Amino acid sequence: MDYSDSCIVRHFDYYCALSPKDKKILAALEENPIKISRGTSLWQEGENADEFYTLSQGWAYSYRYLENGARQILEVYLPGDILGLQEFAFTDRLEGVAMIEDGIICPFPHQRMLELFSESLTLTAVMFAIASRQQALLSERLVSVSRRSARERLAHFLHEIFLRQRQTDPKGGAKMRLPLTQEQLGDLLGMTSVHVSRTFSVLNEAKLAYRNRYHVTIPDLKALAKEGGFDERYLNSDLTCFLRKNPPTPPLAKAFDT
Amino acid sequence: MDYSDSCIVRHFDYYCALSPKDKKILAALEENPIKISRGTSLWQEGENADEFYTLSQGWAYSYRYLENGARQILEVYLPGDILGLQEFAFTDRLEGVAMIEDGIICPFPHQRMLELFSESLTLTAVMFAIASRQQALLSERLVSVSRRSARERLAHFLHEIFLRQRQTDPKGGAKMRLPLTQEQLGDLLGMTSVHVSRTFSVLNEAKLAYRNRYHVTIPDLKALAKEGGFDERYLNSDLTCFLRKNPPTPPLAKAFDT
DNA sequence: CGCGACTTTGAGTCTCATCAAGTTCGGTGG
DNA sequence: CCACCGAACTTGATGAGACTCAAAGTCGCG
Repeated sequence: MDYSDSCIVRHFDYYCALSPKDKKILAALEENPIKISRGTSLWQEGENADEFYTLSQGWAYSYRYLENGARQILEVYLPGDILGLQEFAFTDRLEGVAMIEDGIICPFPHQRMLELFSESLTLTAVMFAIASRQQALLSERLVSVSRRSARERLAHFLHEIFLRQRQTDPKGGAKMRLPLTQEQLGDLLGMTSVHVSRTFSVLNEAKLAYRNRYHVTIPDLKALAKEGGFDERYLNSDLTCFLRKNPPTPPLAKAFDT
Repeated sequence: MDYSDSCIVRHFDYYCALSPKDKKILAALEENPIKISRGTSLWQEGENADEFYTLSQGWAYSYRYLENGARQILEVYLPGDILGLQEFAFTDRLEGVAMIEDGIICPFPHQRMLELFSESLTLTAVMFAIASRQQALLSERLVSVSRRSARERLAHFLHEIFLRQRQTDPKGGAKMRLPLTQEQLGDLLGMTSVHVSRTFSVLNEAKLAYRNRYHVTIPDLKALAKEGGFDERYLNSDLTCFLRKNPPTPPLAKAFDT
């Protein structure tokens, strides 16, 4: 049993070699899958926080509403991510979380995280690494929103999401799925949906990205990176300094091993 | 030996009751204090990351520079904080860190963190909680920079830093120290130093905050909170759901105990 | 076929950036 | 003790990028 059908096991395994025992512990987090449909919120700001969720299928996002009704989307989550980690140290939710599309989530209680800490040093370190990576994503978003123009911001985000999708699901091609509305993109990147539309037009004219419905084609990734001032280092987390990592095993190499 | 002179022990003890053993482990992180003067950078973006530092004295900040020369300050650190946590999962520094004023820092190697994980479940949870709180600070900053006006942003930050100082050093008074230049404030809040100056004038006229050199007087905290849309929940991390917390022990009560 | 969600386009406005000149104040050396 | 220097701050004029409001266009889906 290799649990490679489990999204979260694949995700964690990316950080370092997991023992069968570790994989079993992880897979156990996904014991209670729940179907959930697009637009549904898992929880809202202010509710009691006592569970985490693994995200098995579908995209989700976390958000905050302000007094004036404005919304800020804080993070976009892809399958394999853990939802609710940000509230580890809080009794109440600081942020709401909602589904971008239909998906499957698996709840597990906060307490379970402590059990995990006591059962496996490796998983503890990986969990910490995942939190650290999430913070890196957030920092980069802050830099974008604070210091980059609308064009740069959008270009930068498209690049980020392109790489993140490739990391968990490495199929090639210049075309990617992007199931966010322009309103959601605006709330994520700190601009209005109207300006998102205009900015896509500009990127389109500059031949940097073509959006069509919920798909984006990126003809020249290098050019897009330049436009957005993109430096991928913040996506390449790595625990090799602490723990032994999986040797890179392309599908073919694996065949030779056995 | 209660280690209460150690800033980091006080800081961690805030989260939950630490055993003497835990305190000893923590205090050991501060074995190698180093004096460091204002303006000095501990490290720069891109350098190899193999150490954390505890900040014993003085304020510090982390920052990123962009291609165009702009700087974004990501976080301000106060005594008791841990520097470099954000790079737990990375081999290289993603951000630079520099001292705002003269201070004392204590380096310890990354590997030490893993030892800590295996030595104490409580400290593991607290370390995770601290990372979680840092992310909460960052999220709130993102919301500010993205969705609040310059006035609101500055008011919000003044309130935040006021409370953070009170949490580790609970002396009363409407006056607080704020050893940041307006240029640094601008780089933190995503505006120009010129606009910081104008915004202080506005807050001044509105009788919300008076800045004088490196001190700020806040005559009416409630009014400032309203101006900045401030909700302090994101500062009140809490591990009681997992771990037993210190019962509140005002100095007098302590005397009765013994 | 037509409804609703999403997107595009246009015109006018506002917040904040930029550039530039001047002011304050603490520290330093004569 | 005073003059001066530089860092930090203030103030003014002008302009750009993004917002707001409004209306029209596109497309999937019932």
